[in-house]
Amino acid sequence: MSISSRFAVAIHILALLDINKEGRNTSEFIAGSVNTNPVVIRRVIGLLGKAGLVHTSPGVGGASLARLPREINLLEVYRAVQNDPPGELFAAHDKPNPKCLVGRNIQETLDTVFKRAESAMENELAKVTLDQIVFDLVRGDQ
Amino acid sequence: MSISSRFAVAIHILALLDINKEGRNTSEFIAGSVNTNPVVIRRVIGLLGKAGLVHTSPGVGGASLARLPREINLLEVYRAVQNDPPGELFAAHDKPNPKCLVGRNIQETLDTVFKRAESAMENELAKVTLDQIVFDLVRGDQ
DNA sequence: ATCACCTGTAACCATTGTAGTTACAATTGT
DNA sequence: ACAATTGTAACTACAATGGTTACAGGTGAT
Ligand code: FES
Ligand code: FES
Repeated sequence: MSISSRFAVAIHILALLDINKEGRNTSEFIAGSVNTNPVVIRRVIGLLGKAGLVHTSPGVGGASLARLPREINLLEVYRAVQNDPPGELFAAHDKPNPKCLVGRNIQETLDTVFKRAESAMENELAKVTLDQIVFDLVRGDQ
Repeated sequence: MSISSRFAVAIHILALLDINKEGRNTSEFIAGSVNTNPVVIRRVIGLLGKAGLVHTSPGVGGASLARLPREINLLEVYRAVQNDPPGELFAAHDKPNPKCLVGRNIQETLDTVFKRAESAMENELAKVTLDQIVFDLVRGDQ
């Protein structure tokens, strides 16, 4: 299955926080932009907050970036909103038969390959920073 | 969420077909090795068959590789058993608000980044062939 | 021809992750 | 006090997954 759209939504939110940094970005306002429910936004922002990427103001309302856009890369965002722990992009089939030559060794063999593939993907995400996203976004609008 | 364990199972099956190429590899025999239900195996083998990676013998029973292990790489296996079409590893959030600067352009911007990350992962899979897997498997058993 | 064995596939189930929604306590500025 | 907003719990609907039973149809052996 696909990687959760929380990731896309998270990037959307962060980009919006940067672009609209003058305004007050309440979950309802953001929800209007993303076109979803405010609670969905608050959930994602909660994850981003735990990861130290955004600050929120309970009571007063609104969220803001906790770092410069240049210092936030997509791998951090990915990790923040991803439920599965790192190294488990590919599911292993559990309890292979230890009496079987393949079963005894497949896990370790696959682990190496899977980790390599996963890292390759993550490295690409790590290369991209939020300010590049925003730049691309604004440029695309002209 | 993780990528389906069908991928891991498929690799397991293919490795077994190569290693046990003398014997008759029925779905029941393979299921014993993988430690799952024969129907699960037949389902995966069905997908591998459609992709031209294995041959099966209805009636008589058993499956075998349709190509040399050296000529099967893991990307082909991945594609064979993956339900989601290529280019959709990352889910986009649909219907972003076109009245919003971010919403208008986020899809295209993300698409570029996501495709790059997905390709990086797939390139790693493409580098690995079945005979490398089998080699690693057998070596690990000693 | 019958028989045992196997594949291919449909049908069903339980489990899980996801996204949307309602509801509400707690927080904060006015 | 009051209005607005966050953080969270609870519930729903939905889709993918993996396991399971069942069975029609193919194939070789006797
Ligand atoms: S245990 Fe996975 S194939 Fe033998
Ligand atoms: S943030 Fe996704 S549409 Fe404005």
